[in-house]
Amino acid sequence: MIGQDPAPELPVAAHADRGRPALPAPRPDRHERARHAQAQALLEDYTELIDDLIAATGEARITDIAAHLGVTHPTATKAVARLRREGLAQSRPYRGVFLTDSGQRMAARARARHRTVVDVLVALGVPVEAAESDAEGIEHHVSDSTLAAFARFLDRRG
Amino acid sequence: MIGQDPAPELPVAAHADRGRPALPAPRPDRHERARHAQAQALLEDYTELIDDLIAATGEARITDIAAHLGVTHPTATKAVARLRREGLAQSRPYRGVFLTDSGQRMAARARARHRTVVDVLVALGVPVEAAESDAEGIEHHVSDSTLAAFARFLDRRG
DNA sequence: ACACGAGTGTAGCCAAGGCTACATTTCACG
DNA sequence: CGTGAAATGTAGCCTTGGCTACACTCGTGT
Repeated sequence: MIGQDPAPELPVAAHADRGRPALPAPRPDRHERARHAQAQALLEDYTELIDDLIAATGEARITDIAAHLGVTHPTATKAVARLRREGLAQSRPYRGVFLTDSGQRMAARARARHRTVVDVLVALGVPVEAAESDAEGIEHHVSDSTLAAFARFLDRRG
Repeated sequence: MIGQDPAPELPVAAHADRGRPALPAPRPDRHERARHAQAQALLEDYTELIDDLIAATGEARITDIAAHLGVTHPTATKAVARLRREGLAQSRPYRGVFLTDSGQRMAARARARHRTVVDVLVALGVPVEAAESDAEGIEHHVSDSTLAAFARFLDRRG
């Protein structure tokens, strides 16, 4: 600490030279949250996709997973290994991938979030194709608070 | 190519068992775009912050950069090395970091995008703190098309 | 019934982006 | 004007998530 600052919540550069814009206080937590969300993103993408594949075709095969996500099959295999480690999926060699209860819950949440984000973007006038594409990245950074606001907004609009 | 498919744009599982939901066609490009955006995110975060620091205090020091982004200083040093490699920043040992023209353009675009995203979120009813926090992750996945729609929406609202 | 092609697994490489530990340089202050 | 604390640089490690190359299984079709 640096003595008794009379207004400790002031921006860091409140005393900066006149004419210079004030620098916002450091908010490292915001970036840390974003990094954490990004680390979760892969899990959400895979669980959601696996759930879709099982619903549509009865099984989730490594090759199909890889094709949908635009990665090679060893990458998909490695990711499934991580899903297993985290208790989200089960699999036996050459027998496809299945979700645990926990994995299915994650998939359901991810899908709901995705749909809401797409709907909001479209409601704001974003072309559908761009909305779907951007949502793929955006959805992982939408907090519960923001998601709730989105839902209220869509509701309000009918 | 695989022969003359009479309806090549049909969803992959259009012939799936009745009662099963149709699986959307694979869209690997969407995920590839999201991954690419994520790879750009670090550059945007750093250029924007460095620009802010220089505007507010006249210089961008490694320690301040690290503090604002919530990383240790060697991590910030390594990132600045990457900025230099990509022609976005210049720096000399112990002398702070500065942006090239290219870096300043990236910073300007990043800041504008950030502001627009926050404004839209707030307009939709997201609490300011959550809006700022989520925007940190969302902004990197907002395409030009979506950004334009956001701007029109804000404009329309006055 | 088996051979071969498609699907899957495995090994090992790479780059990115975190970290800790330690070395070096600056510069403000006594 | 010298020195010690703070700032910066550097080395080296770890994990993640890509990739290619190669080995193995499965099951389909003749």
